[in-house]
Amino acid sequence: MTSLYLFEELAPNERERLGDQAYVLRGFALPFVNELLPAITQIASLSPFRQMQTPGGYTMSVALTNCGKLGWVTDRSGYRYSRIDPQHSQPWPAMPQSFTQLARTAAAEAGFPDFEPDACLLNRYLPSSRMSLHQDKNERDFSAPIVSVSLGMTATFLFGGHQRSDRTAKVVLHHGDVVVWGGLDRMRYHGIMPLKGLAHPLLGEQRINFTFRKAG
DNA sequence: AAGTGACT
DNA sequence: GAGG
Repeated sequence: MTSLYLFEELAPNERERLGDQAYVLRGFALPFVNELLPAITQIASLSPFRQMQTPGGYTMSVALTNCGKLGWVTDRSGYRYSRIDPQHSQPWPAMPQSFTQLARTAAAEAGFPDFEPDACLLNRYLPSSRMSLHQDKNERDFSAPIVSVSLGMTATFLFGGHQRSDRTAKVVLHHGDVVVWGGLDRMRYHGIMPLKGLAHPLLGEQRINFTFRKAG
């Protein structure tokens, strides 16, 4: 007999609260996956995933690219948004309609109607790739939320407070999960533990994350 | 430190 | 040695 627990675990679009204005939308991106995957390939063909340098001179373990009007970049001189991909001095690929649609509906579902992202950072994690605790604070205004989409391998997301030293909650994110945080929770520290575990049936030994922002 | 390694 |  099917347990209630199992049913709840598999229920689509379950909303899990992480804070006053922060949610995990379980499986919210699943209906979009068939459009998202070819779009990722297209974006990467124009602006390939690459590992960037931090201001401290280290190479990030995560490889990134961007789509949309603005792209997040980092090098020895700092973090910033740029209209131009520094790798070939051309604009970033346009944001596909399926991306915008996913971001807007997820934001609305979490209580942020009329989200208009102008930037989408795509991060590619391979086994052992991590993202240490940080705040998203290079955007021009912080009134818009952050929408973060997980595809591929399962990862452990860390969601902290407004000081780096605040204790963090560990949230396991699966293929198709979407995290949205804004308002009071907009500046919370967050990160990803080193990637480990089983390969994903569709994407193999990697996790792709999109993060939508209103940057400009 | 959008890193690491040291440390618990 | 694993883990936060």
